[in-house]
Parts: sequence; structure tokens; C-alpha cells
Amino acid sequence: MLEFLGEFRRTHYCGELREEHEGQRVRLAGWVDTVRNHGGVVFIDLRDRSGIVQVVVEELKTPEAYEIADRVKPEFVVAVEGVVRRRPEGTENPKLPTGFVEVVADRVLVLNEAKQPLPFQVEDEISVGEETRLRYRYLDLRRRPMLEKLLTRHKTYQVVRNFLTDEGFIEVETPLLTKSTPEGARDFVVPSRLHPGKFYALPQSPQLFKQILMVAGVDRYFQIAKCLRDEDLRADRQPEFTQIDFEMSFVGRKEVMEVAENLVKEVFKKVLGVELNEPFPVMAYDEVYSKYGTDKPDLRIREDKVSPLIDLTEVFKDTQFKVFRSVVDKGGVIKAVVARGAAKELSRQKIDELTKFVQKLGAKGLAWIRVDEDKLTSPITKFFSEEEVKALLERTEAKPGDVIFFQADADSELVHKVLDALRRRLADELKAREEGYRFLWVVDFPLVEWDEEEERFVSVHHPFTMPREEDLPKIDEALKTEDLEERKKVLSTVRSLAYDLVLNGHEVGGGSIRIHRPDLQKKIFKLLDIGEVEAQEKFGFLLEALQYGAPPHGGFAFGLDRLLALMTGSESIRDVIAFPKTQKGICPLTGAPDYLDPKQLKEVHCKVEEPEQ
RNA sequence: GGAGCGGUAGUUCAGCCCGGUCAGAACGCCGGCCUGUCAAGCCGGAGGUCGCGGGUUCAAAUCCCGUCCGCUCCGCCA
Repeated sequence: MLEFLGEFRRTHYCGELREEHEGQRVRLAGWVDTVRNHGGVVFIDLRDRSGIVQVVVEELKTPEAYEIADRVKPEFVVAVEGVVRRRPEGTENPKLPTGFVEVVADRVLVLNEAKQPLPFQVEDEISVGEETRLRYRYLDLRRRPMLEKLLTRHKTYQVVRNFLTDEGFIEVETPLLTKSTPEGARDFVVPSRLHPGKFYALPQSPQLFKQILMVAGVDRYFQIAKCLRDEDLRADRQPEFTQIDFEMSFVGRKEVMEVAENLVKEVFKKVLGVELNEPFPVMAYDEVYSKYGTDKPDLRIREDKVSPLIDLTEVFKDTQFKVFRSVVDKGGVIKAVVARGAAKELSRQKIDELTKFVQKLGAKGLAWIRVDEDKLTSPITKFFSEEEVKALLERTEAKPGDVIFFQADADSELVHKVLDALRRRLADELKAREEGYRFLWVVDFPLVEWDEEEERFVSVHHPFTMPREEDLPKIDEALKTEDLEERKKVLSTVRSLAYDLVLNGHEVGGGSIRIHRPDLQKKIFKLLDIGEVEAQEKFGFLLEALQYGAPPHGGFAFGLDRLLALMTGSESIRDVIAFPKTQKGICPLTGAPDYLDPKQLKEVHCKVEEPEQ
């Protein structure tokens, strides 16, 4: 009973039919959304990309069509022909944009069936495990909310291309098969058939190519580029993801940030209809980090409900409280977060939960003080001197109803990590987040940081990042001294011309002014303990390019998936990617990754070594 | 690499703590009835290796160990 399409051509999309089409003969094609058979009359909600319209088939008037319509099931692919009519009075459905009309069909073609039962019901709101949705992604994407996300993504591409084109940028594609570079993330690799034992790497980003395009005089480049990183996944991280990547010559960070900011404003306006009128605030990394304990704070958190971090190290520098004493002696920090007016909501039990929460992050405990009208309730105040209590209340501006949480540790990074997580947790529990989009520029990142594991300095951004000009002498100074501690001290004050764009607690983009002189680039490699030979081998092509007249340049890249996830209110970036992978990097739809045929392996000169048990 | 939560019918979940009429619900599916529904309704029915492997026990969905998978987080990664 299946029919081929033959000469049948649709005249309209389902979702566009309105009262103005009344009386018109139309042909439609799509999927059966739902069927309601009343015996003698059957209603088919027909769905295509544009929406849904009700099709009616009556047994008495069109017995042949009725017979076919009678056996139609959800997700069958059907074509219908009939006349648009206004629905009988009282049967209109205001929930549907097409709800005032219906198509009285006299012809129904079943073009394809859908196996029953379906893996899940194709409805706007579903509660189905994500793995099942990914395995049958084609069904998942039939759902309106998912289609909307694809559309938002599409519109964003268009706005980005138009905006950057108008700004004088030209779109250039860079290779996917390229060279493995050390630093940064682990590479995905591709064995070479023509060159036994050699491998391509898939790009972590088009970084080096876009710099070389600047050397080539392209002046302004952009690309909507796939990037690949073989690292562990998160809700906001996929092994392959998309960047809006751009680079410009003869500019400083101000101009790059301006383009990025204007671009994001244009996207929000044109895609979401949201006007972001205020300039995005700019903060230095040091300030952001000490105030929020992270380099990507969520500015939606109301600071009158969950305070930023308050440094109390000074208050307790002479304390007799052993726990704090030892932290101070070891050069650690004592910081606090105040949950303002939350005393009632934060029961002892809640605080116990919070304690467990921070302990999982590595905290030794969670000291707290509840401020009541006339007294302080706390397991630790008894160890404090009167002056300490007074200074503490002053510094924290604590008022009755507030609860103060402390973190003290010799490891200041741990203190910040824990208090950042605690702030976000408190914001959840106390519903202390405002609605909306809160952007933040973070600038003046440190150029390098000491990596304990590798026992060397590593770039905070990447090795091609330009230091601030005024910090250049410090790099020479650092390179001169052999004393590691001295070197760490000097380098900790060297800032880079890197910048991150943060939205609602997520890093949605970042960039930097790059090094355009080979002498300085070599110096940085030396600082990063990348030997002359290795530098030549891995980055020789860039160093060479820099020798032939590289212009000063800099650029930026948006994490498009993250941006879209935030724009569409998605919990994870998987929702804005058509075919994403699971946390273990598996594609449930195709089954990738998979074993290779031995013949294929041989062709690329590879042998598989079973992992040790 | 580590921590937490989860894995029972096509789907979502209950049962697990306290082992033994605990293999259940809803939706979906299948069959029938029904001419105005749009979460259609009514009647009837089918459907489960309880993720997998091992152990304890007279007896395991239930307790123990291991393992795989999914999600969230730390490490890692901009």
C-alpha cells in the first residue's frame, strides 16, 4: 500500500495555512504527528518543518481516502490533497497557528511507514534518556524545540558571516589534516598511508594558520571552524566543536575586543531580538580571581545575596585559632563568602550538606558563623578574640540573618576553587541568580604559570601570546636568573595581552595579541623550556614565517556551541549540536569509534596494541 | 585517573534499605467500538536476559565483589 511520490508535488507547507487559504485546493507532505480516529472521521495532525495542520478524512464522503487514513500511524510519511476550510464553529484550536482551518483530504498517499512502537514519542516535551535520543537523533530532531535550535544556529552563522564581511573580514578555510603541535590539548591523529609511520593531527584550532594568513597580508580573516581536542568531555565540551575564529592585523587588543563585542551584540539582536546596549564590563584577571575565585564568574549571582570572596587573612594574622594560625604561618589565605539574609534557609542540615559538598572538592571543612540579632552562632567563634570578631564583622559587613562561610588553606587555589563552587551552589539553593545575559571581559591574564607536573612554565593562553610591552624587561630578567623561586616570582607579575569573554559564568570566547617577531617568540619558547631543536621541529614554519615580515596582529575565537547553548537556554552544548557524542566520546547513532578492518589498518601501517588490563 | 548519581517492558519510572505471590504503574504498541477530536474516549490484549559477569544464600531485581554504559563534577582541557 506504499506509494511513490510520482508527480505529486506539495503546494504549501503545513504550518503556513491560514483562513486566507480557505477554499484553496492544496497538496501537503510530511510526517503524521498524531492520529485521532473517531470511527467514520479521522483527524491527522500533519507535520513538516514549518509546523502542524489538521487534516480531516471522512468515510462517507471519501471512502478510499478514509481507508488509507485509517491505517496511518505516528511518524508515517504521508502526502495529502484536499481543500482548506474554516473549521466548524467551536472546533477551532487556538493552540495551533493553523488552528482555525483544516484540510479536508480526498486523497491520502502513504509514502513510507514508521516502525511501531517508536523508540520514543516524538513530542515537544519528552523525558527520554539522552543516549536514546542520540541513537535515534533523526527522531529527536523532528521535535520542534530541537529544530528551533538548529534554526538558531543557522541564523547565527548568517549573522556572523554578514557582520564580519561588512567589517572587512574574509572567510578562509584552513586544513583539517595538519601537523601535531605540543602545548595545549591532546591531538586527534590520523595515520598517513603514503608516509609510513607519519601522522597528521586534526587541528585544536586554526591558530597557526590564521597567524600565517596575517603574514600573508590577508589583514582580516575569519572562519567558522571545527576544532578537535582529545580531552575528557563535559556538559560544555565536545571532542569536536565549532569556533567563530577571526584575526586582524595592525591592531591592539582594544580593536579586537571591539569587533568581538559588536559581533556578539549583533548576533543577540538579529537572532534573539535582544539588545545589549551597555558596553561589556572589563576587569583585570587578578581582580576577578580574588573577588570570585574563578576567571569566569557568573555575574547574574546577586551580590546582595551571595557576597563575593572577602579576604580575611589580615584579620587573622595573629590569631590563636590553631586551624587559621597554621594556614597563616604557611603563607595561605583565609577568605569568606557571606550568604546574606539566608540564616533561615540554611539549616544545620543544609550546612552539613554544604560541608560535604566542599569536602568533595578537596576542602578540609567548612567553618561558618550565623549572625543573629544579639549573638553569633558558630562552632568556631569561641576561638576568636574580641578584636578578631569585631574586625571580621566589619570586613564582611555581616548583619543579623547572614551566614558567613570560611575557607582557609595553605593552598590558595583550593580556597578560591572551593569558594567559587560554594557561591554557585548557594546561588542555586537561594535562587540568587538574576535573569538575563551578563557579559564580562577578563583581561591582563598572567602570561605563564608554573606546571608542577611538567616542572616547567606553561602558557596560560598559548605560546604565541604577546606579553604586555611594559612587562618585556621582566622576561629578560627572569631568563637571566637560574634561581627557580626567583624566576617564579618575577614571572608571576608578567601579564599578557590575552582576553576572555565570559557570559553567565561560561567562557564563551578568548583571544590575544600575538607575538609577531621571531626574536621574542624564540625567547618565549625558551621561557617555556621548549628547546631550540624542538621549537624548530614543531613550530619552525611559524618562526620562519615571522622572519618574512609579519605584521603586528591579534585575534579572537568564540566557542560557538557554548554561546548557542546559552542563547537557547540549553543545559549542555549537546543540544545545539546536530550529532554530538556522549561523555565517553561515543556517537550512539553511528557507533563511532569502531574497530578497523585489518586491511585498512595495514594500509595505514598501524598495529593495534591491546591496552594492559 | 578520581568522586557522585543512575541502568527494571518500546519510553519514563516504582519495587531494592527490611532477600521469599514484587515483576508493577503510566504513556506508547496491538485488536475492537466510536462522525468533531486536537493529551480524543471506551473495552480488551501483548510486552521484561531486572546492563553484564561472579559470589553469598534453600532462595537474589533486592545483599557483596568486579565490569560496562549514561549523566554531573574534580583532574585534564580554553
